[in-house]
Amino acid sequence: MKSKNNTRDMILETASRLFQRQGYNGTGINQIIEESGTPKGSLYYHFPNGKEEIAIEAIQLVKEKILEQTKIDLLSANDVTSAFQQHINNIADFYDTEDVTEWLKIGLLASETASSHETLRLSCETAFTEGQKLYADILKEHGYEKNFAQELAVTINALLEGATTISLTRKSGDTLRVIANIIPTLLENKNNGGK
Amino acid sequence: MKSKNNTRDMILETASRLFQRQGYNGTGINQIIEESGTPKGSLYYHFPNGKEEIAIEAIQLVKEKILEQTKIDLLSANDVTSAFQQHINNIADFYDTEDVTEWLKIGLLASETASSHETLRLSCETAFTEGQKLYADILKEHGYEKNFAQELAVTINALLEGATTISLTRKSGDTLRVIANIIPTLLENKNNGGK
DNA sequence: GTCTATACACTGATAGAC
DNA sequence: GTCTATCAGTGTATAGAC
Repeated sequence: MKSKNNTRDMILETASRLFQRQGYNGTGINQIIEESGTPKGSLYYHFPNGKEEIAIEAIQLVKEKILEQTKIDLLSANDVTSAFQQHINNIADFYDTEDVTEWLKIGLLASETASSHETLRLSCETAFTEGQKLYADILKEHGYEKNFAQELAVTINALLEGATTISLTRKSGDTLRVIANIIPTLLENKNNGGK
Repeated sequence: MKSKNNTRDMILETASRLFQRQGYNGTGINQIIEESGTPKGSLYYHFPNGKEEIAIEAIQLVKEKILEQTKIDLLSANDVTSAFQQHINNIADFYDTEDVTEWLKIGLLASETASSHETLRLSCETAFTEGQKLYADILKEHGYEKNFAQELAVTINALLEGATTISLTRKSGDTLRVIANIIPTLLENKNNGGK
């Protein structure tokens, strides 16, 4: 749709990166300006509602990137279990490096803004919901019972969110690799045995 | 040790609450002062290193509260599975209310400071490690194979961290309740079947 | 659409009286 | 140990020239 809007894209790209690494409150407009090379006037021309508006679009951008990569990792697989394991191990690799910029989650923004910026909270909630739906659909396609697939999707979503947080804290993807190792236990049966 | 240090305790208590709800960058010294009723001079007398020092102690305080409650919920149980379920459901209840102050996780502080405040990052890492160790010990006591118990502990830790984040975002403990429901699947066997 | 200068509230922190 | 006044710096945002 938007043909070429280089300045706007540059701002969003820079902002996404900074928000993910430093959070919403830890990232200033001035820093976004400096690192993107955009003058302040241009920023407020493209985003009249300032920081909050930038954050909303940044969340959407990150969400779409994550969903896209998840689809690539999971949709073509014929063995879901090892596909999920591979997916998680792929993410783990990003967390071994000092500066995690390639793959992040929206949990930080979500936690920061949940009680103060309702619109941002809603953006994050939508992102979680869409990720969850993608997982559930894939599991159902592979024969998991509908309700159990739903529960597993919620679980995997939470597992990834938590394990990325801990991997970030430890500066190592090992926590994620343990999670990958547990996946078979979780996906062993296609229903929850009437529980 | 410290007999009565009411001012100091008041600052820490207020700071813990604010840090958990608004994060490190979202909480200002001035707000801590206002809400605790402590003058700025006193704060810097008790915490010469300012905000960072307060945060380190606040993390320790929160960690100890969480560990204590976890022990109460899990140690006396003879059925680990339902004890974990009950534990998680207890936490879930806190997340149904608008203002979550009673039970929080340290993931927010951890994510915010991982790349900028090394000492805070280390405090959070320790907190994660201790929680994990507690889970592992309990599982081993109940007959789970050592390595598998370790993996399950990491998993449950990540699950709780992620599910609390999502519950906070959704302003509902339901995500945590789904996790509680999945626990039996996770704890069904006491080893990982040679995987 | 781009850019600079500036407004002005608020930040963490300190000095020094009490 | 407690409190107030104040600092220098940074925060978001705006006005208005180009």
